[in-house]
Amino acid sequence: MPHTYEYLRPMLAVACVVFGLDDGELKVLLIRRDVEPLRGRWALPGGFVRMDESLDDAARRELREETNLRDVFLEQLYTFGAVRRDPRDRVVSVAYFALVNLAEHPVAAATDAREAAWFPAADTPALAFDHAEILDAALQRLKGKVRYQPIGFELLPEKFTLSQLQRLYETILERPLDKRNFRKKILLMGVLQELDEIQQDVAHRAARLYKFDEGRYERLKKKGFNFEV
Amino acid sequence: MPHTYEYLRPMLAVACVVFGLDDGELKVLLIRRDVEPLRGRWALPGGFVRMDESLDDAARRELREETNLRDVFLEQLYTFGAVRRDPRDRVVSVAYFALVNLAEHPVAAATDAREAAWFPAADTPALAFDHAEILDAALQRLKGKVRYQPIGFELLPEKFTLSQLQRLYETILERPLDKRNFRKKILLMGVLQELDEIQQDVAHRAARLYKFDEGRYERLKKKGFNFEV
DNA sequence: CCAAAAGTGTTTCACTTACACCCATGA
DNA sequence: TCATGGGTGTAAGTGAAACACTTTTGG
Repeated sequence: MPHTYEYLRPMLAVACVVFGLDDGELKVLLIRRDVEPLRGRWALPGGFVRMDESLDDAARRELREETNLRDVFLEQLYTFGAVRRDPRDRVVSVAYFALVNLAEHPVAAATDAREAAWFPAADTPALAFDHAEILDAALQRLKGKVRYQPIGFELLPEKFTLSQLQRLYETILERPLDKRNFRKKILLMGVLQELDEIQQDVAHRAARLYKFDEGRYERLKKKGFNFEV
Repeated sequence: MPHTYEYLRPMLAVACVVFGLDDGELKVLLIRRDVEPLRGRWALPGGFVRMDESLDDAARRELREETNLRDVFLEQLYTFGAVRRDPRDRVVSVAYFALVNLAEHPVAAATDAREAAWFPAADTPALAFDHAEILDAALQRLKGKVRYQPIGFELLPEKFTLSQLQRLYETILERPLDKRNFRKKILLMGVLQELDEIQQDVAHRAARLYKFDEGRYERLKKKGFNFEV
């Protein structure tokens, strides 16, 4: 009977795994806890869900408050609810993963004096609670998903070169891709818009810039097209 | 307020979308609500999470209590947390989807006098709360997942014919498959064990029976094999 | 002997893979 | 002129898709 348990509710939190790409390395954004328990430990940004906001809203709010990020790609990942994952009390955390263009957020400006920093996703300091497990789940999800859904673009600047895009996939998939095959395939898919611009300030031949054509992708998807790298 | 902590806590529930396969039709198990609100409405089995059980445990317990099902394939689906999805109070529901062999559960024996019944997944009565949305998400997930992971077998009896398996995929994917190609592909994968038994009591040539070879699948998976129908 | 489903091979086509060289640019 | 990455085409191989008839069995 619901009434029986009305006085015993788990706490409900969100946790965000924010990925960024830094020169061919996948990074994750962590904050240093400034409250007990585990004060000083690095942890995923997140916090408790308020009664008047949806889970997505809570995730976006926490991201804004703790890392000053907004308008990022955000997707629910999994909900972690083991009984003793938090020493204080029963806490259930809805995990999200986010993708940001790291170039525009080199070090997250910690608003309220909380320390925030990017770490290699594969090599973080010890994390609070079960956050290592959450990070791991996010990595797996990213790896599994990036091939079938054009979410990788969220990690790049709006305008990018084909080599940047290829490096992105090589980084996430952890294997090298053939340059000619990659370019052929991605261009034939028809979801990139070739721009009349080229890279600036490089010490070699400047590459052509492209951007992801959201509209074209949506139209293709409706016709049963499958994005797949 | 019952809690001494600084945050008000939403209620936390689980909801289970239980799929079964009945003669080429995908069905879902619903129970009729016997308490307010929405008493008499059909809904997904589920209930509130207790303080001393994990989310998975809660889902299994509710399934057992409300539908008498146990030992079924169960996987977390998504967490639904819109602010007003329940008229009583703020309730966040962690949704699960389950697959059962319907032949062994023709009508779920409702233990505590609660009415339970199988409905066509694509054509249910009006559901309580946002359960139609949850069902929809589960259908999409099933459809997307069944091709890349051998979960469909959970819907069949332990021993099955290749035609049954093919019908299963045709049902879930909502498109016809070529018989010869299907058999070739699935047999070459090497995850089926051919039995020395044939179908009984059919008014035509009896088909050979197979069963899914879990061990073989696990071994292949370790070697980087990809199940894909 | 008829109805109903089981079972079986081959060809075609598309896509993936492997692979190496010249080009443009700035230092 | 050199170092650096940008940019390009073709051939071989692999896997997917299309396709029709014979076999077995019970009624």
